[in-house]
Amino acid sequence: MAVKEKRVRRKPEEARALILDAAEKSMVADGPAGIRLQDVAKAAGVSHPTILHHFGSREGLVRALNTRTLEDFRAALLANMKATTGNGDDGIALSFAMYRNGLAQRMLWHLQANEDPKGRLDIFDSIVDALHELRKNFARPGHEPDIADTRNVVHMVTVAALGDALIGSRLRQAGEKEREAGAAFEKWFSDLITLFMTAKA
Amino acid sequence: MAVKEKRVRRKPEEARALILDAAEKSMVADGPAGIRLQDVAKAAGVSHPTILHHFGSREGLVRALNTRTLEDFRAALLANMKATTGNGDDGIALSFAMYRNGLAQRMLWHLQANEDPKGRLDIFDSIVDALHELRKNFARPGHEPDIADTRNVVHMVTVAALGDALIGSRLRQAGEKEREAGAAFEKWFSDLITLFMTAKA
DNA sequence: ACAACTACCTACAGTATTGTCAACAGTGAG
DNA sequence: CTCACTGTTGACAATACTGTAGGTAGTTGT
Repeated sequence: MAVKEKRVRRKPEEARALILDAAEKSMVADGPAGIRLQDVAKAAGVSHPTILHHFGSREGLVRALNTRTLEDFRAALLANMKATTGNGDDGIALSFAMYRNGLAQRMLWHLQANEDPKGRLDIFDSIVDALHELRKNFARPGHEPDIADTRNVVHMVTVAALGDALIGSRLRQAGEKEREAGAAFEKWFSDLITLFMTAKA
Repeated sequence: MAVKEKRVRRKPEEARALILDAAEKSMVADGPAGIRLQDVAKAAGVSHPTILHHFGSREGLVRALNTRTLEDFRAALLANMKATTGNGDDGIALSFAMYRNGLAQRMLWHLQANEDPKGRLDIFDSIVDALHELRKNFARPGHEPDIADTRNVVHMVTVAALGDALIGSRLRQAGEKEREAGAAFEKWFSDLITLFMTAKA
């Protein structure tokens, strides 16, 4: 017969993180509507009332999930900006990399849940500003680069990286290894932007 | 007191389409997991057993929804290719336009539901081929354009159009009118590709 | 050691959701 | 007109899901 497990008692933050990790998988796979407390509980190794204890309600869990998604997104963006030294190449690669692990899907749900469109816009504004400063350094003397171009580049990189994270692997050729084919596209994309930047410098 | 409505009797295809239209809204908003027969029934103006009569089960409804999504997607792509005369500009605009009305979200769910990655790949192969023929016509004499470039362009346009359909409006500046800002980006994007194409011709 | 605190659990209640059934009612063929 | 066919429905059954209640058991501070 089964030996009775000693009951574990975690620190609240630990338990919350454990549960959020499990819930995140449901979220990415099926969206917020697909989250079942029983399923999440089983995946996290707790009973479902424990989830309610920590998050108050199913709704509270979903809210916490979306909050963490936004935090992850901001963190990924900031890390991205810090790591980008200036040559541009790594900025593209990082933009594509940051969406891995379902962050693309999660952000989609976050945006759908929060009709309020502000808070994330200023992040993009600051990215545009930072990139524009970089462009000024590479511009030919006496030539001011167009801010609209900078904005469009950031917009393009953002939507392309998101789109690639979501469906990129489905578009690659049958025989290709995902890893290499993805990297090849990123390289090509990066070169394209370099081409554009120098042409417009 | 409420007058008793005369019971309507539709043709099967008509009823199915009516129900699918209603279910599609739930699908786009909340994903397949968010579909509730009662909700769909109310939205479609039928009782929920009617849905089961036509689709067998909830699962059957979702399958029918995904099937129709793929059909819509193929139709949109084909219409897109036919309408593209050759200058390239309209191809971009159409690529962005075809994802409107939630087709982007729906395709995402379709892909997630169908692990099988083939059937859609050949569509893209034929698009790549078609575009490559076009490129050959504009190449300088004796110069063969690189097929990898063509593939990458198609890949980029596809992921960018999808990404823009999903989150584009959230990235635009606060004051901008969605319609115009979107069109401006499409124009800029189109010019970028033209720039690249001529540089590589 | 013990007392307060609270993370955790089992059992249960109430509601929501899918699916079944039998009957009803348009529709078209003969 | 009559009848077979089937789209449609309300009522019901079975299950799934969220949330509550009350008690158990680690942990921490005194």
